[in-house]
Amino acid sequence: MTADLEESARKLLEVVPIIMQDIRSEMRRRRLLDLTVPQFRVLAFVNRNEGSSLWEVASHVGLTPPSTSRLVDGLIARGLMARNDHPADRRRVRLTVTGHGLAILEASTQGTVSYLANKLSGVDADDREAIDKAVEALRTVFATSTSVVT
Amino acid sequence: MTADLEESARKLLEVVPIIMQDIRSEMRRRRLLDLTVPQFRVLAFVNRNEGSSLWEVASHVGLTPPSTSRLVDGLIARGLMARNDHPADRRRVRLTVTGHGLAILEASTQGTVSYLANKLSGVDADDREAIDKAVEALRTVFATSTSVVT
DNA sequence: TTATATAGTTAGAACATCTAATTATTAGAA
DNA sequence: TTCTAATAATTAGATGTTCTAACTATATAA
Repeated sequence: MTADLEESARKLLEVVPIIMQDIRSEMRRRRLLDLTVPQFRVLAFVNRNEGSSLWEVASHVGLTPPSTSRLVDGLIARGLMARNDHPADRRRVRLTVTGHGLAILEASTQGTVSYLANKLSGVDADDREAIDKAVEALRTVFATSTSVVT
Repeated sequence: MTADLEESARKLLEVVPIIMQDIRSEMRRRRLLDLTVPQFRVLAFVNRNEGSSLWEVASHVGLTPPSTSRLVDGLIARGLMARNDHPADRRRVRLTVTGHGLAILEASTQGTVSYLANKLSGVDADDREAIDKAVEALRTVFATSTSVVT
């Protein structure tokens, strides 16, 4: 039983980096929008979580707060995000995505999604269903786990 | 129909980086073996493809040849890989994994696999099956695609 | 009110990756 | 055959990402 579990894990460990690399390459290929994967993830997270603190963002993307701070600096410098004071706690920061940031995020998402959708179009219905189900299951398993490395 | 495809792609795009980040964090956490994800992938690939050329490795991991060359330098300096002449084509290089490299690779794989297996143990049998099937399908879709970015 | 904890940034170092240029070798065409 | 073009790999230099450690500012609690 355990052997089977490990076999699943082994294959997952093989495939995930390949897909990730493919996504990364695709994002790099379309230079127009020019977002790295972490930048993209930060934008997407803050967009879904308006007013996030830096620490929340760092936790989600799995970077340290200083790294995240710099990354955010870059996005702010490009006008994609804004950093404001938190009304209740002045140590804290409220991060938001600007209109321009949202436009870039959506264009970037759409481009990458189209690319992936095109890949998935070569998969038969049965496997597609399995992929949807697997993605859902994997999300619940991994979603909560991401934390800052110390 | 296309909308559905895109929805699958969108969720894949959300989950894959999360899993990847989790794997990365886990590998970093166990410092003992001290392999980055690309280093790990190079070792694993060369182990499965004894005598690969640099270009083949670069294609697989999705790095440029110069980057791959440097990465390999590091692995060789640590005694994990060896670089030899190709008998037929002297421009080419024959990369191999040393005994020590194999030991490190296996220990690193085992550690990460155990970690992932542990995560997967929280998934019910039905979803586990979907994951296995999905991983298989995704591998065939993405396996051939990885190429050097230019 | 002082000590401690929390949120975030700055500073500096290490590393990874890229592009461009270089060297060596092979394959193909004149 | 000999010259040219293509291929394989590396070197050099620049850029960017991420880390750890130290610092500032604010909040909480003794």
